[in-house]
Amino acid sequence: MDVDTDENSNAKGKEGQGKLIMVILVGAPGSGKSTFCELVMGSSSRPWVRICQDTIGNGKSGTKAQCLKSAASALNNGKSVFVDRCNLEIEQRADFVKLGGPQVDVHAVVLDLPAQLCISRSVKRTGHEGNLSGGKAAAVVNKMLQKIELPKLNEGFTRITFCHNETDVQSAIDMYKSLDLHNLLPHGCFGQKNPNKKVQLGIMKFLKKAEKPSETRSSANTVKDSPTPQTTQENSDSCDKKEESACTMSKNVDIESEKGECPGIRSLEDDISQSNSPTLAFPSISTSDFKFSHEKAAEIIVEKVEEFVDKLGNARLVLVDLSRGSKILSLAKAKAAKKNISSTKFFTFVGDITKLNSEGGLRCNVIANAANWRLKPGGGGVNAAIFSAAGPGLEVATKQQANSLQPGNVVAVPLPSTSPLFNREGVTHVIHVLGPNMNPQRPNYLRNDYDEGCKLLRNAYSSLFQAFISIVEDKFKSVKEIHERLGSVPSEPQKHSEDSHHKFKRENLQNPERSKKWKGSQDPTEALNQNNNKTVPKMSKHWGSWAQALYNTAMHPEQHSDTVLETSDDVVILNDIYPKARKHLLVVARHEGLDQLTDVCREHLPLLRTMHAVGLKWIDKFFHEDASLVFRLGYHSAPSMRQLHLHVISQDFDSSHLKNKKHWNSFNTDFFRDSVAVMDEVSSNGKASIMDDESLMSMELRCNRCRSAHPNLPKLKAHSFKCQAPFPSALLEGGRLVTAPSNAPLS
DNA sequence: GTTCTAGAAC
DNA sequence: GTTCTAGAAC
Repeated sequence: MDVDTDENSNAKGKEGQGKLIMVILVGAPGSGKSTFCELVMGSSSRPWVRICQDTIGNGKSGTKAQCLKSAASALNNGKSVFVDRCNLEIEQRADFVKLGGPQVDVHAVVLDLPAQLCISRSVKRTGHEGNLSGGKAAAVVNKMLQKIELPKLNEGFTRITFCHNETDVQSAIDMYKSLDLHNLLPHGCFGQKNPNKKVQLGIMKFLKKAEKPSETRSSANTVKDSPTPQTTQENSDSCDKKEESACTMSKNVDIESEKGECPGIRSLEDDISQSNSPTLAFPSISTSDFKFSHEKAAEIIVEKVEEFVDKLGNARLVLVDLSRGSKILSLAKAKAAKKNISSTKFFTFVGDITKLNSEGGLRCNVIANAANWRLKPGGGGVNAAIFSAAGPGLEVATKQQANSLQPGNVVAVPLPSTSPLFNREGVTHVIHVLGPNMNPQRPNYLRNDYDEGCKLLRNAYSSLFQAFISIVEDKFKSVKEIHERLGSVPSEPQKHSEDSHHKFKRENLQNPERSKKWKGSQDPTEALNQNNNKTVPKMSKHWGSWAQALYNTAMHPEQHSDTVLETSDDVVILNDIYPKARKHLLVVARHEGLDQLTDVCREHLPLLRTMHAVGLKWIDKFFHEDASLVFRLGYHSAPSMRQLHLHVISQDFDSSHLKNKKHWNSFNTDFFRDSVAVMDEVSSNGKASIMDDESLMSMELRCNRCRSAHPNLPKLKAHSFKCQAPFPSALLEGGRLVTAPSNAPLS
């Protein structure tokens, strides 16, 4: 037979009375289509048939006609069908879609995984030839992906599921696995990027149902109905185990282990479900990676809770920890009970702080993050989890508030409405907290100085709780009132997410000293300057000592004659000391206060033109040495080095200093702003647009000429060295690329 | 074992 | 920005 049939299907035969499903997989080679089918068919009670064009021809390459015939016949026999071929174009899918009808739901599952992942899998699969290079597989995958037409419902699909990463794929597999003969999936488009993330929410909600189709969640015991985060992760590949974990859920609620020890707390179960109360969920600060004494930390937590408990109104504080046997939770609980702190105001909870609502039924509008001083993602623990769950928007929003944080301080960040944490969990704010550090391996090590440590931890919790109360209070105050108190008038309609900014402004006016807590080490006045008040200087980024080299050179070129190639009143020109290509110059502006592109406004247009012209002059010089060079001039959206500088860089990227993805992507994604475009924008809008989303730096590596994707930098460089494809048309337009006069047209 | 990436420190 | 390096990926 030319099709794979799963074992269960034979036994059930045609008896299924429910509707059939035909899933048309859409994805490049290596995207995991066959694996998807195998995993679903391996443990599905619905009879499936997989129709694969690669194997249908019994050794020879199969045809679409063969696949169509087999699909029709399988459906006739009462089997649901996977169409396992690339199906990247509408035309390729159309004939299969036609097999649908009143008895057959036609679904698409789009495996839109990163090209480089598909490439590396394809290479592996054909690896026996030894020298089938990544480049060759890349060429195949890239060629196919260039033609992709993402499926739409109007092609005739009743449901489309988009998967962009392994997690999405696993979710979709679990979803299809869970289908028996009679249940079906909701119709519609799920998981598509761009339109907005609410579609994703649809998937998340459905997944919950699919896991436990027979259960309905009542608001009174939501906590008991949800699986524990731990067991969900461990058993994500098995529906049966998930059901099991759901049954053991009651252990998840920390209060459960309190039976008998703390009778007063029994009323908590009801309270937890009161989702209307503003709630701050916070991890224990400093006790994990910063190795702060649990005993002392618990003491401080409860002391600060007690101090703030009367100011909470109907709001609640929840200490969260991932592990059930958490020492800090039991310590804090015991101490709170001793002080008779109401369990409706403060309680502990075991769960993943990024999934409290979806998996624990605990709705928290504000969560605290145990941040690092750089306010950056990563590093593991709560910080990594929160940044990851919140998506790149959190980092961008955080940057708008502060660039770093001092121990004992916090910074409150409104979450963008596009963040999955906002959509799925109902979190409106993340408050970053930096606690004292007792770990010699981490920055700001306190050498066991617990006097200082306790002081900082008290500050941290005071600031945290105060920031939370400010956010809650803000909800009940009109923006207008706040502005009246500020003595300013809102210049544009206010969004909810901006509320807290204004609150902080007000707090700062009342108590400037406290602003240190909001803004880390930054000058309190900077916090005031952040928003719409254009009359005061805007907040500037903090530049590390290593980032001052260009600034120093620009201010005192005479002291750097060894590196400076040319000086004028407006600019200095120097070779980049770590050139990322054969020719790589920097044209540095000499204006004080012009740190980077975001500081540029219309008054700087003449300077920008001068910088560009000087760049062109030097390019012309280089053409006398090598007329085959091609140049691009532009600015980094968010430079690492202080002082506005224009990169003049040859497009060979042939340099031993170009070592990592960030290097490549900083010159080959939208992060790089072409000088000509910058001048146009400043001329017409008065400012240049910047693209400094972190995700640009981690984008897949693509050739700057043929746009092919490559699994890693060395492979890209090897390819780039020989790629002679013409440059993309977008670069050829508007003078973005500069070639020697004799060398045109480009090739 | 080697290659490569990515985070911490500066 | 780079260097160093742990550990992931191959």
